Amino acid sequence: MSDLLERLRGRGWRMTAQRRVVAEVLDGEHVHLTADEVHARAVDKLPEISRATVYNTLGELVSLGEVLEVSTDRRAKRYDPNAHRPHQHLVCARCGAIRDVHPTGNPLSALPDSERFGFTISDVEVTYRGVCPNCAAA
Amino acid sequence: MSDLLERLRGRGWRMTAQRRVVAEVLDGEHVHLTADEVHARAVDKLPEISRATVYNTLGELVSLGEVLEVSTDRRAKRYDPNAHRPHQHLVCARCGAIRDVHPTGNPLSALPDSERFGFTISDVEVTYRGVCPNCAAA
DNA sequence: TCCTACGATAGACAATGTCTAAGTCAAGTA
DNA sequence: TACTTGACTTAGACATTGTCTATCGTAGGA
Ligand SMILES: [Mn+2]
Ligand SMILES: [Mn+2]
Ligand SMILES: [Zn+2]
Ligand SMILES: [Zn+2]
Repeated sequence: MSDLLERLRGRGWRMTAQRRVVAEVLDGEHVHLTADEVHARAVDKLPEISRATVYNTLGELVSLGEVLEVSTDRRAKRYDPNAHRPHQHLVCARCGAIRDVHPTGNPLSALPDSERFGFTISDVEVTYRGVCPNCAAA
Repeated sequence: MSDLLERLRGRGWRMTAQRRVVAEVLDGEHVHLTADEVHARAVDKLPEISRATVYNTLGELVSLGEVLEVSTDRRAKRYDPNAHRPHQHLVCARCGAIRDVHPTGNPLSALPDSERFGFTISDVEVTYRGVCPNCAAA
């Protein structure tokens, strides 16, 4: 993620303090923050950053393929900087914890032609739901 | 779906015109309506029915396991009366059309123990995305 | 027929996200 | 370095979807 800023500059991005801070917040493993969580952490580093800018920047990062949108529930979208290694998500139904997981095989191959109804399929999203060890213990 | 009302009466439901109308609207194949779409169709049959009642009734039907909630996009939830035959969804990225599909095998078996991180997994949701034949032709 | 608890209603409220108009500034140019 | 300009940021209005509350109505039993 640290070379992200370089890549963005190469794509003609004007480099601002706001964009730098949003990129910093999204750095790390298993990060799946909502826009408002990103905003809250960004404010710690740059108090005057606005909500609109966080939304705008996240949207641009998604368009550029640097960040993925994840919708594991009907609440806020989450933003996933792990855009380069394909994966699926495992979600705790009690506490909402999210883990990246890597199923075997290609989930697309489970859908036979007779079940494709002439669609040209380009993507599959899989969400596993259950109870995490923490919540099971409590 | 026509014996739904009988089942509900058996569960102690007070039978009202509003509940009957909501159940009627949800009858059919490949029905994936939003709450407001259900409301609009219900109003055709019972003009004074309120939005709150439609939301309440849909929520109850979901609790009873008679209807499933489907979230194929970040817009409104959709309500699926096909709750008795397990299936997944195939969604057109252009027009939003939704088809029920039946993948082969159990999607859970694609997730090895080493990728379960101690979770007790109870459910998997799979959404296939692509372009439907109509949109591809246009 | 009467009672009453359960259901229906209107509208306020909440959460999330989008849009607009006006002000600010990054970065290219001289 | 100073100037210029269009891209960027901002505050807040607005939109959509859904929930909650207080009040009214009625299904169904006594
Ligand atoms: Mn992830
Ligand atoms: Mn369905
Ligand atoms: Zn948990
Ligand atoms: Zn289509």
